[in-house]
Amino acid sequence: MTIGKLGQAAGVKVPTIRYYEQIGLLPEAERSGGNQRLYSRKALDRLTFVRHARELGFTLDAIRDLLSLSDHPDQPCAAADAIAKAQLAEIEKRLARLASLKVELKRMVAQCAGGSIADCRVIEVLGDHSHCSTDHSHREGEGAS
Amino acid sequence: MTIGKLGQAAGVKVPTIRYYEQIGLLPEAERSGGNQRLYSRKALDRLTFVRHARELGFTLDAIRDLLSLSDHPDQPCAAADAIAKAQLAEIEKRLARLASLKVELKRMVAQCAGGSIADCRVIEVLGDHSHCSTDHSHREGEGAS
DNA sequence: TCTTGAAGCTACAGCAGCTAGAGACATTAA
DNA sequence: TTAATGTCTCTAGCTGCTGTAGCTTCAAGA
Repeated sequence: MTIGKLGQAAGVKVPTIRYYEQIGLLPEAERSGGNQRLYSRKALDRLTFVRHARELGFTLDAIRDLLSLSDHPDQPCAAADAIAKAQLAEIEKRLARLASLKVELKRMVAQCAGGSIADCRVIEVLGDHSHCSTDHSHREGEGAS
Repeated sequence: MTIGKLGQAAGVKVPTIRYYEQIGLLPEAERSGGNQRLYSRKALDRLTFVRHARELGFTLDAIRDLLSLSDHPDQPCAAADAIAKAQLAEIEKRLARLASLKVELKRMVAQCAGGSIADCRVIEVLGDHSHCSTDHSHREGEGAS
């Protein structure tokens, strides 16, 4: 299949596929007589994997690791496991943050109920530290509590 | 206060503050005799607002809008409200996606319980379309190259 | 068979949102 | 006074794409 079909099938844009090849995330594709890239089902699987991993929030580097692991399947999977666990922790952090931020945004919307900006708290809510869930303790050297 | 103190107080790195000034997100700071930036409490509030808004997932453009609204507080706050609502919707989408992806990652970790990569499903889980929430239709059975 | 229009090619520029480095000047504590 | 630290400007780099220009190839219709 050509690059356009591959992109449609995997849900990835064509320039992105070429970019992935360029940075070595995908192997160099075979070419047709007219120099066009040709892909196999296997390539589709790999690209689909990449897309899903990106959606999971893996960096391209982590994905590269994962792919190289899958290319050598006779190793213990501790490494893949470690990568996945790290990502899981990362995602749980993000989830918690997003959840609390959603509460703040809802408050913002609720407090901005038709008045003028002078009356509404949108700006203050975001300037206020009291709803600050993340622990940015304002001084680098200081340990987190 | 100088830029370093401001950065510490707001939880924002010094080059980032200068960057924000450069792109017009923060007003140009007053300077000391020695040409160093000096900030007021008001500037700290503004920067804190920016940091929180960034954490909420607002783009710098959205933040710019919000700030310009807050600079003209005699307007109705419908615009701020609209921005906040749009962000809220965006955040709820992200939350939903992250939540379902967390489930997948947990499955990945669970299925990779000490075997070798050949036995574990980390790779397959991410290549599998059956948990695919997004609607990228793709046809099966298109010939491999 | 010819033609046309979509899809492909390479190469490069640009985007957001920072971050890091070089080399010079300012401030501050001892 | 001197040394350390902080700040200055400027420039370049980073990730992960996305878009453009100017060309070639391919598939389908007349």
